[in-house]
Amino acid sequence: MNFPKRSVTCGELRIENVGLEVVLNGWVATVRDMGGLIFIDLRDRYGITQLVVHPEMQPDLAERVKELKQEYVVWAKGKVRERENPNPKIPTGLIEVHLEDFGIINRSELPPFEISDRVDISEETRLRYRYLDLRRQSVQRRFLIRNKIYQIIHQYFQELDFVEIETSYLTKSTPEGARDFLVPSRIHKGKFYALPQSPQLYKQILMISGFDRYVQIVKCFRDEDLRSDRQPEFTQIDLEMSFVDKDDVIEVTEGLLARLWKEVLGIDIKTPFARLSYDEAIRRFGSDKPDLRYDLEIVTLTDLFKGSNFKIFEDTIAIGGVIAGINAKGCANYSRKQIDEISEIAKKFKGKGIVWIKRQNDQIVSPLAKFIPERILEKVKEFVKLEDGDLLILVSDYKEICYNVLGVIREEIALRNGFLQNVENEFSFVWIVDFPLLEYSEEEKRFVARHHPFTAAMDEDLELINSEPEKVRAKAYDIVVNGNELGGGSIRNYTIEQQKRMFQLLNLSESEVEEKFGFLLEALRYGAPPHGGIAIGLDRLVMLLTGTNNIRDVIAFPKTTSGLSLMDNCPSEVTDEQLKELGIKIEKNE
RNA sequence: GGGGUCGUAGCUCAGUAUGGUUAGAGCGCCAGUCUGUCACACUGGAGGUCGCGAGUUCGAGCCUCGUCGGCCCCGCCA
Repeated sequence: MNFPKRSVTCGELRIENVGLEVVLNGWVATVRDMGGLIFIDLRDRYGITQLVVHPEMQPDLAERVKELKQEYVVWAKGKVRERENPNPKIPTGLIEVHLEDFGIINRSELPPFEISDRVDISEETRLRYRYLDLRRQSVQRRFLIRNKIYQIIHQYFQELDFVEIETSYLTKSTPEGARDFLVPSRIHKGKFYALPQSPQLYKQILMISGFDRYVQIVKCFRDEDLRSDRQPEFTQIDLEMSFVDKDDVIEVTEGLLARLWKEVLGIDIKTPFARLSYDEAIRRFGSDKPDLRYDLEIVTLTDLFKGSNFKIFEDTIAIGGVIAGINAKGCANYSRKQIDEISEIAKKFKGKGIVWIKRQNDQIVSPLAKFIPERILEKVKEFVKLEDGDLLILVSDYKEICYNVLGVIREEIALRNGFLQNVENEFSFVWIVDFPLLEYSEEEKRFVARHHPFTAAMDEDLELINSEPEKVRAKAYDIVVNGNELGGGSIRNYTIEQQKRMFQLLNLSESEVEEKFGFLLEALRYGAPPHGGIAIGLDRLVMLLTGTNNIRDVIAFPKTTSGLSLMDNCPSEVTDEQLKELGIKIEKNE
């Protein structure tokens, strides 16, 4: 179908264009028929332009306009005029287009919801009709910012001599880590490709090939349960560099983030970012991704409570556990109910609950008072600087549980006390470094890699590697923003000896290593340079830069929390012919 | 794998505590009136598988069981 093509978009006409003859293409947003005067709002992704028809002077045109309905696609020809009554709310509000002719390019059924930012629509309906949801300005805005972020990333890395290389999406399934999405091979029946959880090994091999500085904006796939910030397919900014140490990777990353914040938000962020060791992050904030926009630090009080004769504390000390607390400033007036709610949080995270000490009217009040000598409570009061009106929340448990519970309580108190109000443009960047190389898996009864099995150990800890492997720290680093893990990386093992030793620590058999990682070990024999890198979560980056905490807001066609796509109804069944070709039989339940 | 919560008109919700006549509201929609609207206004009207399936009951939107789906969380996510 032929139609007059637009000479301008619906967002660009201004007062200086008055008198101009224009053609617009767009969607009908609203028709306001006043009887003797008809207004039509025409919308495209650039904005809204008001068209006017005067039925008295243009009776035929007015008759045809009555046919227009919401979301019809039209062309409209007319002359730009200054408005009698300007609308200061929109950029084109000083002008309107006096309609001379128009045509319907395509009709639309009545949409299930109004294409507008004013209405409140359930996410289920939005995802079912995602094409209409994506027509809304507030939704489009995030994708336009996402686009801008792509451009900045490409430009930044180009300036630094990085090479963009696409790695494979049909890859080898490896053990360790998340579940793989599998793709059956038709040519090799019974064999499977896996969609990559990350291009980790490919980028390391590119270093061995001499590409020196690699970057890729790449999709990654993990077949695990979804969350408000987790999708089965997501995008990473994946980079790797040769002849570098930790500081080089950190510097490149900080430069990227500083530029993004400057160009997208106009915010100058200070580099270099603060760094916290993993151990310190846990002890002071109860998390390896602490939100440092507020203080509210955890204090460890195990030593002070030694000899308290309070059974729960004595038991904790006996098993090598920890007693620690948070001084919730000004919270002494918390009600029984509020304290119970916090105790429930502790239980949800495997804690036994909380005890508390508060200072009110200069009296120390606590359920512990009848068990624990006053001199000890006085010492605790001094140590945590408990002032009048303060509430000290205590947790006593195994070290991991204790700090984890307090970390969650810390966030809860911050939320309840409004520490996170009016912080839209506050960003706190911190590097968490010196992670443990390994952690013990109760389930598998062996050590597993905390980061991944290609991460190098810290040189100064190498002597512990056989005697106390759990104490060995890794050359790994995570970038954390406002309590969100934005990305993580490490310096890798680049000698075959290093890498083999790591596999031994993980208790992987020689044959298993050969089968799964033989190609890597082989490549490491041929002159692998020292190298390391990082992967930054692009979706989370866009979330931060667009101010949403829902990852589905920044992915055009996301899955629901049960992994379904409501628009196109996938996953779906396939034909018997397709299955037969792949040599696959489906076992039906029951 | 587990826990919580929700599902009623095209959309967003009330009604469920204590089962009881014909299931309501706002927005949207349809028709009409209106010359400066821009969340137009006003008058009138249409619109329901109370997610689905069983059960209890004289009677179920409401109670019970199952099931499907949305959201949030725990586990999981090298």
